[in-house]
Amino acid sequence: MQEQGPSESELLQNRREKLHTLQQRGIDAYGGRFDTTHQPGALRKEFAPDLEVKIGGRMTARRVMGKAVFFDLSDFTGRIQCYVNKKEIGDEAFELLTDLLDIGDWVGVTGKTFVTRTGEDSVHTTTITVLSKSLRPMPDKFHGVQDREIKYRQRYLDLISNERSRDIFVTRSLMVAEIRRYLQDRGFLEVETPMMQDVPGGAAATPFETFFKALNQPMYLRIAPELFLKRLLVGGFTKIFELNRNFRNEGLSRRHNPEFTMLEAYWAFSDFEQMADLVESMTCHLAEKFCGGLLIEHKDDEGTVTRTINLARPWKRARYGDLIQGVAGADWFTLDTAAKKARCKELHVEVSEHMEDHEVSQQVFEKLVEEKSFDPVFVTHVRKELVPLAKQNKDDASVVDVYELVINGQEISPGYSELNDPIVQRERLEHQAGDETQKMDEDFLLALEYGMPPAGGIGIGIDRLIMMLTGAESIRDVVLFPQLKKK
RNA sequence: GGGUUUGUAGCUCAGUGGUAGAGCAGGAGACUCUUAAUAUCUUGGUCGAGGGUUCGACCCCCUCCGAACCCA
Repeated sequence: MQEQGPSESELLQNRREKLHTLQQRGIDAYGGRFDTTHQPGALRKEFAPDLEVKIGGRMTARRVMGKAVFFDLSDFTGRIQCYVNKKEIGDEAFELLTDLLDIGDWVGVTGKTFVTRTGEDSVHTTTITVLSKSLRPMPDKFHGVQDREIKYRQRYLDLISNERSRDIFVTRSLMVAEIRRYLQDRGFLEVETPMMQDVPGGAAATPFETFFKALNQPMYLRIAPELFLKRLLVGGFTKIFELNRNFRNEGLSRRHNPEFTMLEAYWAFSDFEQMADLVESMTCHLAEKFCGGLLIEHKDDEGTVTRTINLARPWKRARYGDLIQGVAGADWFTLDTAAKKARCKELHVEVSEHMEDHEVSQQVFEKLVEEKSFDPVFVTHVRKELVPLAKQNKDDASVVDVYELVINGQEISPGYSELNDPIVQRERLEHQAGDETQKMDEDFLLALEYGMPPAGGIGIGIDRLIMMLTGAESIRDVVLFPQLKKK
């Protein structure tokens, strides 16, 4: 990461020499507290002329024109232009700006707001304070960092130079805050449960293993908080949520990061249908508040709309079996496994020989339904073997009372009528299907025996939700520091 | 794990089997309303790493290290 060709050290040397000159003149190049009145972008939003202001930011552009200089100060809120006139500010400060500061340095200014002749809201600068000298050259001022590897490994350079990236992460933060507020306003209590667990339960996934020396025992990073949140239902915490990281020791892809953010919420005396309503209304609330409405446009780099997601309510609800029959034929479920696999070949769905019957159906679902569903659809009546922690349907014992919400071609949220019968729960965990095996957590089953109220529960994959709402193509574009292989 | 693409100046990108190019950034000096400021001059490279083929390799071949996309 630190290859220094001769030319780079020349660039570095330049900046170090300027730093040296600053220090010789008794100027602190790494200043301290600087009480600002505004943030750069915020000042621009609430701009009024003739305000005395004090702002700090990174100098991201400088246009020197003889005895006048324009420069931009930026931070995550945006940028504001500053104007300096040599006669007004004095030779020393002018020279500081033109000869000793570089693009990339953190700078504080005081001055009075005004509008330039060309109509740009600006700060007529009267003093300049060095806040931090940057010793490295900035990325291309126009294109920003394009190299994916640099964007992810040195995210700060991406954030400095790409407004689009900055916007996504600001929006993500605001959305997460809004989700918390939305749930709190409806009586949900935010809780924190263990991320280090001795039985990694609540989902079917490979955990990360670690070791706790003091207790001389292995521990696992959680793959889901579910079983602890249910213990809290037993404890009388009847409306709760947790919004934090889960860890799954599986592959990296455009839609998978080993640590990802999950919202789980539980609502006693509710059911999966009411939880579906909650997710639907909350998602629409976010879209209306941050995306300008319920039509979400995804664009490519040229700004051409590549996909439009329509979140208009009510969202479609459809049975798992019906959706599969819709793409694979009405007779699909009358076929034996071999015939199903033959049908898959016709449909250009790849299946492997060792797949069990329900896995073949699931494959058809993923390839022909899930990946092609962009507008929201709640998939209901899912086979019970796939979902051991949900209540069985009263009319059809082979399915469970759950939804799987698909938007943007991805599963974004499951919701259950939570299974609260301790005896049935034990049986269901003992008779799980195929790979979807969850660990038996005796302590959880013990808690259930004390009585868990009937409840609706949801999970929402926050990263995928943010992708859907911001139009990000990859999970790496909504996770600040995605996992990459060590270089 | 497999396939495809990819790695060239600090950044954004060209490039040809015959000793490496542009724009921006950087340096010099000019310029008092610019905004991808402008115009002039200019520094800067182990072409991801290591092997091989060749009189000669950034280019062709092999191995390795990253990254992106697709598949498992």
